[in-house]
Amino acid sequence: MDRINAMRAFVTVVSEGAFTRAADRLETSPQLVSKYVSQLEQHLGVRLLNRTTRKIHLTEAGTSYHQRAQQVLNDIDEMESQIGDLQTRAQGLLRISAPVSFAIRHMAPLLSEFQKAHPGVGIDLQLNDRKVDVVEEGFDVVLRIGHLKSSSLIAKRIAPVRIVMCASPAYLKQNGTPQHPEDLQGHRYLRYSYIELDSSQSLHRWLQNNGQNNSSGMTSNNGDVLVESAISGAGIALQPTFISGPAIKEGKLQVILQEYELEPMGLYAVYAHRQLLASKVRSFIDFIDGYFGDPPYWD
Amino acid sequence: MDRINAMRAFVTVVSEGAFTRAADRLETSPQLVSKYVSQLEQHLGVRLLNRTTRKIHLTEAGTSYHQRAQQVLNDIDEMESQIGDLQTRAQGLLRISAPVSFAIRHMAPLLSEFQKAHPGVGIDLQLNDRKVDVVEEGFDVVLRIGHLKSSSLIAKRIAPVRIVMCASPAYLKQNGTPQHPEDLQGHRYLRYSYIELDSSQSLHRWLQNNGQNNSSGMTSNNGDVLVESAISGAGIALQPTFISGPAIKEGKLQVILQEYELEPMGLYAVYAHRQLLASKVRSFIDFIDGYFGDPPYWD
DNA sequence: GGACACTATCAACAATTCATTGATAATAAC
DNA sequence: GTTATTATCAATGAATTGTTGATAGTGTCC
Repeated sequence: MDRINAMRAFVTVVSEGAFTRAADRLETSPQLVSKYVSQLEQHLGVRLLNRTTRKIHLTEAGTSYHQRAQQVLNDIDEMESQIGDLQTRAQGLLRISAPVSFAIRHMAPLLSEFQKAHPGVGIDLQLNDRKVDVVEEGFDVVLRIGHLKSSSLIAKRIAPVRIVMCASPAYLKQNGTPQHPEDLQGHRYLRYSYIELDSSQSLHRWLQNNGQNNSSGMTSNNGDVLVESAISGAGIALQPTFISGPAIKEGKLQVILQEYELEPMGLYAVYAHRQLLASKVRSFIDFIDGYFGDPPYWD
Repeated sequence: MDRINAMRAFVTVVSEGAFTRAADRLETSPQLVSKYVSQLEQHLGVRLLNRTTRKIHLTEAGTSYHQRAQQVLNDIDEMESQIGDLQTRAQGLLRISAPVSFAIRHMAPLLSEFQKAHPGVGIDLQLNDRKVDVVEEGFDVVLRIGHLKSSSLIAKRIAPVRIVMCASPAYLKQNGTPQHPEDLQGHRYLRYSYIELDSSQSLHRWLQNNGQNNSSGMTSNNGDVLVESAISGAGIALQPTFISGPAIKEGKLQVILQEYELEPMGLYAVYAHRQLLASKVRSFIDFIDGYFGDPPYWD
């Protein structure tokens, strides 16, 4: 027996004063209402209503139960409609994790526009380059760069991420422009600590051999620093175009070994479930998807 | 789906932090708990928990729902246990209707003893000789004298009620003692307005003919008055022995036409239902049943 | 006062839902 | 890399649900 329905039936019978009218209002048959009330009485072990075929009268137990049951039903209704509101109008706090360099350069206008479109949504943006656990750390969405291995999570590809090698024209003039990965030998490499590379690619093979023990170059876990260093002639950086793009456009950096370019990675929005998504999350996913254009505006 | 069970499952999962432990505590299978929570989510249209195989995390909607759901469950539990108490310990207000003359003479000690045995029960005793509607007027028990025709109500026979004709020895000396119903002709009849008589009886036939238009005697709707009148020699009264008994024992009244005595009626306790009786009612019925003895102490 | 309409409930059936079992994918610990 | 644990899925038989038609009680209207 669904006690909530039974309670609702009982309360309706009391307020309507008759089983038939209660059944009308609940859009069921009088038989069912009668059965519900009987079952409720059986469950409680007390008669709630004294009834003839014409009149209904509450017993003492019924009176006491009625009040409280009505309160409980109100609470439930309110509770559910509140959940419903939370669902239809996007609202609440949206907790996002994003890669540091990407967020610094490209998240601010997006979030500002998103909040203009969804005033009820507050945003908590956490910048992080390490691997973040969506559920464990309570994020609604995690933006991540790389090739995603399958898991129980949903990963929606938001934008392609091209990783290019580049250096300042001055540096290349002084040290020569590599035409082949093997020419990289002896160059100063500006290494990014967290980069995930697909080992099937030739560019990677060199990096594995020479990049790892990068005695002559520098290493950082922040791409901006590396790109800025490259711009000032510190060496060769392997960084995504969403960082190096403007500098390349302005001629401050020059792309090298373009024909050996790494297979494009992606910017992914990772979230927990496809179904029953809170609408703040769904709205955000919809919003960010396509926001950067294809190809993205930084390329 | 029983939403209450589903809510309980959800709340337990949250408080236990795992489906398996929740299942243990609820004494069901983890599968069922999982299903309940899923159904609840489906019903609400929101994800309540983000879950991997290892960790559980509340969503925002889940957090909001959890609090309120717990409150609702507490309310329900409290409500039901209160009803249960009301049921096991007899308590509450017991509303009784009883015939005027009977109640005046015989109810006081009974009620006093009953309340001593059941301190939690308050009593509202309404004296009334008209036909009272148990459910309509909200009585728990109606004591009624007569032959009960079947209805949806339960009528438990509490004691036999003998109706006897009697008059004072002085009256009989002066007017003669009737030996046969036909001898009643010409006597002064002290008529009771509400008496219900079975028309198959010879005594009744006379009353129908002679009693109805009772020009020479008197009529009252109160048996005590009639009996007192009979004692003081006003005529012949047809009244139950629970009124006339003591006067008869003391010789103030003399029974006549004993061989034509009306078939004994009964004192009935009428109540609405046999099952799911509030225990204050059941206790009272049990208490009054047998209280007057068989034959009753007034005979 | 008797036919009538209305009401609550009962009984029985078909459709649905339920709880259980075993299997599976994902994850953490060893 | 293997094992153990966890949540969920899938399939099955069992229990429950809501429906239908029937029945008894109860006012009402001529």
